Parts: sequence; C-alpha cells; structure tokens
Amino acid sequence: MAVKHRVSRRSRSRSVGISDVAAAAGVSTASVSRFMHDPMRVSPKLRDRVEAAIKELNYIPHRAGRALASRQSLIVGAIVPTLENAIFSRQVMTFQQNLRDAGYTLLLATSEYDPELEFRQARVMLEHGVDALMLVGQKRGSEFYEMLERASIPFITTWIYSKNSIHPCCGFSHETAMKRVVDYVVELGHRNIGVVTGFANVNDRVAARLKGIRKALKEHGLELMRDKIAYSEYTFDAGGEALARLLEKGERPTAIVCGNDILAAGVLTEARKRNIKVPEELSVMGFGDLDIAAQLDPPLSTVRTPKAEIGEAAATYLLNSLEGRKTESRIEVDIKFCWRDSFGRASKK
Amino acid sequence: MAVKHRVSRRSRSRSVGISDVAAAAGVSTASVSRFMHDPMRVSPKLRDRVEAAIKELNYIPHRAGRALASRQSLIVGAIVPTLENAIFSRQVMTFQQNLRDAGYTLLLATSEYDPELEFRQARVMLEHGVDALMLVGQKRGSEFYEMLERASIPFITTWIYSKNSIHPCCGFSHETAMKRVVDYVVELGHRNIGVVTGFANVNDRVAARLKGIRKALKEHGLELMRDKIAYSEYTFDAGGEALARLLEKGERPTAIVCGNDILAAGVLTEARKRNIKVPEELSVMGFGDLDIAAQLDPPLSTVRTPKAEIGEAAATYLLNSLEGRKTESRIEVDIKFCWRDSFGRASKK
DNA sequence: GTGAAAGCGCTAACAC
DNA sequence: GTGTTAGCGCTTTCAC
Repeated sequence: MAVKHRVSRRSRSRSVGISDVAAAAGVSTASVSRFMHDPMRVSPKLRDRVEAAIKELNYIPHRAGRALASRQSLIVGAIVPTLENAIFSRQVMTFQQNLRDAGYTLLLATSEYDPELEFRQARVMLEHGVDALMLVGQKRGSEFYEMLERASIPFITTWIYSKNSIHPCCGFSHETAMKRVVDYVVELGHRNIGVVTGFANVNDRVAARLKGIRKALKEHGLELMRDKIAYSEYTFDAGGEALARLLEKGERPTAIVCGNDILAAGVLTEARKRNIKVPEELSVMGFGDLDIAAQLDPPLSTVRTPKAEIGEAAATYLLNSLEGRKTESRIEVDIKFCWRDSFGRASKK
Repeated sequence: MAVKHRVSRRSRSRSVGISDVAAAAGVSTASVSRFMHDPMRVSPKLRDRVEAAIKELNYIPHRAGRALASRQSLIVGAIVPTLENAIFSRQVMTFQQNLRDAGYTLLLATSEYDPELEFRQARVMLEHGVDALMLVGQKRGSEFYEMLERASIPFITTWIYSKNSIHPCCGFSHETAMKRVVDYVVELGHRNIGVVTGFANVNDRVAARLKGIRKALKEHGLELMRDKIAYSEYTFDAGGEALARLLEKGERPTAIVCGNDILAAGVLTEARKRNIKVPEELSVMGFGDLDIAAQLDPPLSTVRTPKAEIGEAAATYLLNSLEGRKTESRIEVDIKFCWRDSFGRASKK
C-alpha cells in the first residue's frame, strides 16, 4: 500500500489536465480556463460542453500550474507560537474561516516561541508562494522583515498594537492593559503585588505587560521588586510552582497578577493547597479570559481579549490588501476587564 | 499600501529565479537544482560558486515550479472539525511538528462538522496538490473516498479505530471505550444513568459511543431510555442546559455520562447551581481529559485520550507511505480511565 | 560532473 | 467569443 503511493505518484498516468478537458469539449484550453474563472465569459453552448467534460473527466485543476502562470497561489500563511494555547487556536480558526470565504487556503506553522524556527517557517511559506502572511508579535530580527520586504507580500503582526507601529498590526496595547489593571489593583488597596509571568526575553507581549505593571506602580510610588516576579512556563503546574517561589521570599503579597489564565489557575490551586484563602488573603488576576476562567473556584478575574476578532481583523486586512482595497493597517481591538471573585480588596492587617 | 501589493505582485520585476542564480554562478540551472537538493552531487568548486550566488541574490526557490516539475508539493493537508476543541488543536499541532521535521508543510482547514464543507475543503486541498491528507472520523459519502482514490494520495482517518477498517485509521474504538466505562459505572451500583452527548447524526464517534453505552447496559439487563439522553452542542453552557432537560424528565439519574469534558464541566456547574451534590447525589463522567478536567470542582472523572499521539502516529503513517516504507495502516492508541472525585458509588436510597 | 532542453499544468496577451 | 502561443520556475532526462 505504502509503496503503491510512491510508485503511483511517479508513474501515474498523467492525471487529467486542462488540455484533456479542452480536447473532450472540443475547445481550447483558454476557454476552459475562462470557464473556470468566470463561466459567463464563454458562450452558453461552449459552457455546457466544458462543464460536461469537467464532470465526465472528474477534472481537478492543479493550482501549482495556476500559481506559476498567474503569480498568485491563493494560499495565505500563518505562524503562531503554539496551538496549545486556546487564544491562538481560536485566532487561527477564525482567520482560516475568513480566508476560506474569500477563496484562500491556509498554510499553518507553529514557531514554538523559537525565533529561529519562526524564521525558517516563514521562509518555507515564502517558498510556497503565500500571497500574505499572519504573524504573532513583532519582535524579530531585521533579516526577517527584510525577507518579507523582498517578497513584497502583505503581512500583519497580531496581538500587538501601537498607533506608531512600524508594521501593520492588529491587537491591543499590552502595556496599557496592564497599566490599567494595576491602577485598579492599587486602588483596591494592594501594595504588595506579585507577578507570575512568561519569559519576557522571548516574547514582546510579556515584556510590554511588565512595562505596564511597572509604570502603574511607579505612578503610585511603588516599585516592582525583582523578588516579586516569578518567570514561568505557560503551564498549569508551572504557575503553581511560581507562586510557591514567590511565597518563599519575604512578605507574602496580597495580590498576584498573572500572565495568563493557565498560570492563574495554577496559582489558585497552589493557594488552596497551602490553605491561603482567595480572595480574602490573596487576590489573583489572570489574563486572556479562557473559557475556564469563569469556571474556576473561585471564578477568576481576568482580562478578556478578543481572540476571534483578531483573527478576523487580520484576515480582513490581508484580504483588503490583496484585493487592492484601501484599509486600515494599525487595528486596535477592545479588551474588557472581568472582575470576578478571585480578586478583592487588600486585607487590612 | 494596499494598492502597492497588488501592483507590485503583477508588475514585480520578476523575482530572482533559478536561472538568475545559474547565470550569476556561471553554471546551468540543472546544477543549481542539484545543489539545492544534494550539495554533494556537485563539485566543490561549483558548490561554492552556487552557494555564493544564492546568498548574494537572496534566492528563494519557488515551490510551485518545483511541484509542477517533480509532481510533489511537499504539502500535506489536514481537515479537522474545529480548532476550538483542544483535542483537535493538540492533534494538529503535533501533526504539523512531525511533518515539518520531515520537510513537509501543513495546509489546514476546518470542516465545522459540516460534511459538505469538509468535502469542498478536501477538494481544494487536492487542487493544491497535497501529497497526503489527514481527516477526522470516517463517516462520509462515497464520492469523498472516490475522489481521494482518484487522487491516489495516502490519507488517514483519525479518532477512529477498527481492526477491519476499510480505510487507514488511527485512534481507538469509541464503542469499546464507552462499553468499558459503563460496565464499571454499573458495577458501582448505578442503574439510572443519564447521557449528555453531541449530535450523533453528524459525528460517527458520538454514534459509536452511544452504541457502546447501550451495549453495556443491555448486558446488564438495562436499557437506555430515550428520555435519558440529552443531545447538546459542545459548549459549556449547553452542557448545563442538557442536564436541566434531563432532570425535568422522570426520576433523577444517579450518574451522568458525558460526551466530552466541556459538557461535563457544564453539568457540574448546573448541578452545583441546583444544590445537587457531586458525587454523593450525582456522579459525573467526562470524556477526553482536557487539562481542565483535574481542576474542576470536584475533579472530573474522565477518559484520557492521547491527542498528541494520534497526531504523531498519523504523520508517521503518512510519511512512511510517502517514502515508500512499509507501515501499519490500522493504528490503535491506548486510552486510560481517570477516576476522580466526580464519580462515586450510587447512593443507596 | 555538467549542460541543454523538454516539459510539468496553467494563464494571459494577442490575434482573429 | 474563441483559439494560439509564449511563458511562469523548476526538475529531469539525455548527451556529453
């Protein structure tokens, strides 16, 4: 069976092509091509014959040929860090649906948060002749953007927004988001705030969030001490361990701000394990608003990010660019703060 | 900006191709091609010149050309129902990683559980000349399989397993899985068992699970009454509503068996809302073992399915087929029953 | 080991 | 409206 495929690919009796259809219908290949793209451009008589021939022969056009001749692959690429994080899988799904409705197909790769790998994947996509490309984040070497420039295809960076962004982008300001969160956290009386976050060196969104946190604290005359930050992988267990590390050092924080909901869930569990009451003794804040956030015990306060909207807006931007339509290239989406039971006022000691 | 792309695509000063490289290196295109595929097949002197030319010109080979000439796209397709369900996004991610390591790229589409759409997506993939295809489930019209047959590419159906499967497959028997679950549930003393499940008419795995449930009950002299089944969308809220519907009818079940963990989570929440104690008054069983299962309150009993393993095994099978290696085409993966606090003995009334 | 040249399946300019 | 034809960028015989 396995062998069959290999053999058959090579020696396959040249599968039916446009010329076979043309011959069967007694027309030229050009007419078949015209029929394929816009049936109304050929006469009814011819139309029927071509249609019949296509059905008869089970003709499936070969897009590689088409791509070569028309310089359009009708493929759009997307590279996301991972599909294990629901925010990206949701984004990709919506992206794909919108592309499909416009006749494009999705070439998908994951970078696993590895810049090196992301670059290689992008290169492969360009080799495949993608008509456009969606990326996550903006932090990458200049060779990357130069490569895109040379390919001169539209691309967009997502989960990033700044009015003055150098590149087209679609997202929100992580800095502003966290600034606002922490402003409110301080307002609730918290002074000793711990942070559980992903690794900032690999991910520009994490760095921006930290910046926002620091900014807010500074404005309130506070400072984010190094021993109040626990860097962690984006897993449930790592979140719990991160809290454990935080608790080992100095005075216990009254609030923990987390880089995402998975980490926050881990923190919640670890807190329960240690008999620390949430939110009475410890307030916990997530980020992302995964479906699970509201189901946790206690329900998790978090920041709702519009995952689907980002996927859709990215698709819309790229499609507009491809079709030559005028379109906004710095797209801000709304986030929402969801205050649930996991977060409360600072306990007065 | 938008316009720029369109214009530039059409009028782009023919980007650098293999002949440019050949010219720059003072060799034939054949030699460049040889160098690309196996540097050792050209002399060291020539090798250096070609390598330099490629760097110099930033040459990026165009795979459409290659695909046309070599009859290999180096693209593999995957169609899954959705990426919103973590089992599929996990599977896809692993699938993609394994493909990438072998030099293939992933073309991805979702069917949204719509057979019609799945068929169209599959067709598009064949148009793109995918070298192989991964699908979910086996229930589809014969035109579908005939189309694949004509394309004569290897494909595999996943989340399905049967020794005697007509098509290559990789998964487990949903029927056996649920039979074993229910056998045990009955052993725990449950006689009045409710089922919250997805829609069986669109999904062969759901149907198989129901079959397994019925079979187990029958062996124990029980029967699955129609009013003990609640069909539901695969969402959290729908799971809760499904439980509500079940409770409206007749005597309250002592156990609820769910089609997946999301539904089960909804059931759990609805039960709490109604002050029904889990597991004392109502036992709840999920399916799939998502990360959240163990975090729910109480921790959810469920069936662990090897999502990554399925993605990997599917990739391995397809790659083996493509490379002409002998390979098992009916692959069974192990599932594991996770008994956690949400499930207990039937209460004695 | 290397080059020349004939396509792969399709589109698009041009001529009718 | 329709057909002819010259490529698109690459691989792959086949000679040398």
